[in-house]
Amino acid sequence: MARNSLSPQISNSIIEFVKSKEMRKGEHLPLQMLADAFRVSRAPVMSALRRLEEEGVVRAEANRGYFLAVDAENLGITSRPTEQESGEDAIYFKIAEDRLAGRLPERVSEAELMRLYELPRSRLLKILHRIADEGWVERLPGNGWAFRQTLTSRQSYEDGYAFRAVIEQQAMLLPSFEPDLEELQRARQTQTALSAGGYQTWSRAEIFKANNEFHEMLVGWSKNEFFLDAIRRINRLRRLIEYHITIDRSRLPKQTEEHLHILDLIESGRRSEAAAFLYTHIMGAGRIKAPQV
Amino acid sequence: MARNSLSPQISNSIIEFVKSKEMRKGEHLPLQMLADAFRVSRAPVMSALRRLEEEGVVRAEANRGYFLAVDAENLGITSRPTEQESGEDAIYFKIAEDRLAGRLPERVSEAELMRLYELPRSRLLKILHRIADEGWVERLPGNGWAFRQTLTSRQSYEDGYAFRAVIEQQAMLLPSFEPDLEELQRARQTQTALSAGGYQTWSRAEIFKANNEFHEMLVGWSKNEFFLDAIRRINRLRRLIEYHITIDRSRLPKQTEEHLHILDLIESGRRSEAAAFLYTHIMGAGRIKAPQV
DNA sequence: TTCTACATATTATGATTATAAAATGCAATA
DNA sequence: TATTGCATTTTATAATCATAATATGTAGAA
Repeated sequence: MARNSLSPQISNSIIEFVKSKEMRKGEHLPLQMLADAFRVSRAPVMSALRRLEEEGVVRAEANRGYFLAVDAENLGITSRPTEQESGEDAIYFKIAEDRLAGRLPERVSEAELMRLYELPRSRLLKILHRIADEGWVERLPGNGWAFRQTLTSRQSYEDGYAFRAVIEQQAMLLPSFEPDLEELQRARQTQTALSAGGYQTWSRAEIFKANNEFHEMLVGWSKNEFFLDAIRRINRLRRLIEYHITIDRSRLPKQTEEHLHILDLIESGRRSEAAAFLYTHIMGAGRIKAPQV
Repeated sequence: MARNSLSPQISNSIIEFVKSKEMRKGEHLPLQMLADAFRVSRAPVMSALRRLEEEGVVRAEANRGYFLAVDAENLGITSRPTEQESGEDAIYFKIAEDRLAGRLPERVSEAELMRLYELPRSRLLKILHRIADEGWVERLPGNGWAFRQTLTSRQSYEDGYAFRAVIEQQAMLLPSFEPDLEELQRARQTQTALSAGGYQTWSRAEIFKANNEFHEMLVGWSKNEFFLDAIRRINRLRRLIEYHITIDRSRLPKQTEEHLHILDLIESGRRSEAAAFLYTHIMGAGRIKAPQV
């Protein structure tokens, strides 16, 4: 049997791409450009476009290529989850849940996991390596893998918040820190939308994503990839743990208000104040939202 | 063909183990205790002990097990590099070198790497995943892997130092920070030995290891695994980059002197002073040792 | 010239299998 | 009662192969 095709994912990527570029009906979509954007060869882009043509998103012209058939903004939510990535993610979450619920022992062999989740070894290993990168499982010297405490202990949870608070605050104090004003405006819009009622209607995943993006944006402005990497890594963990905590939506107005305050401080050049405020902002969140373990 | 045996590595681990415990001739070495210590089953420990018996390091008694045949301190450098780990490490370094020298292109397929380094896929993937974890290579969505700038850019190098400086300083300022006085004394001894001439005779690897252990010890005292993880991760990278830089041994006396100063400050409870000094210590090292790229 | 469209080469996956190693249950022994 | 030493079960590796995917060279159209 062969591997799963990339093209469904590429289809989604193309839709996201034209949306983010706000492209209009009739614009040309050169193969190579798309291939470069997604870091693949022209082949999977080609088959993705063929599929999109069937769906009427793009229009093909012989020997001239593909052209957007509608304005990007009118595309709606044409992107569906692909079985590939949803499958992989689903198992990732399943493992996390099973571990948190104690259904998985501290040590398991690869063979056991292959049986449990009905995966071929290569697919399983891909997931396990991702988890290992996030730091909550590790390969044993002999057979099998061992889960670490990271996920289950209350202490780790609080340590994570302390870490985030330090990293983000200090990133902001680096000499290389420089806000991207355009991004800042966009973030302000998002936070305002959230504050103006969005916190009641948005899905948990959307709220969580918006929050993560806000913080990663701030750290990104430090221009130091090590700080950004560290934050990304811990955010992936956070997503996992907090995924199953019911969001206390009553806290969101305060949170977005604080986010907006941080943006204000940055924009008016009061960087050290912003950094200090950011620190307390994060530590406050960690203290309240911590799960009982 | 089957996998490589663990037991050569276990042999080395046993020797390290008895040395670190300063065990004396005749002490018993229970199988299960060793197995637990190394996180493996009794099987590979058993075969390691059999091997060590042939070499006269331990003595076997029928149905009673194995006993140390000499005082641990008299063992000398009985541990040789095992073909397994030296092989894996060697290829890891080779890849790094080849990349730094431009012999490897930014993108390579797995098949290409398998041919180049004559590795089966599983072995290669293990190495690639380790490298990916260190952040200087990543899997492409289609075929192949892409090297990132981390290794080659001067900017990354300096960013790394800024990151280390922040993490270590802040770790020391955490409320949970508490020095282990016994470790502290051992570190003082090491640094004193280094200062008393060791910096001229020790190998580069030994000096580098001592330095890393010093810093990881400090961060470990924060009791926050996220800080420690971050430092470990970046130290692995550092090892790689600085491995090929000739150590400026004339700087070592100053370095060890500063290390001792930090220990003094910690011991006398002047933590924030120690943290501040640590910060400048690291930033100073980064400024001077940076390689030309 | 740029780019597509097709043909061809190359690649990664997954299934299968042999084999040596690791893990483990348990009787025998100190 | 704890621990060894053996026997048995289970596991991970590596090699091979079929297959469907990705990558790429190139003629020819725009």
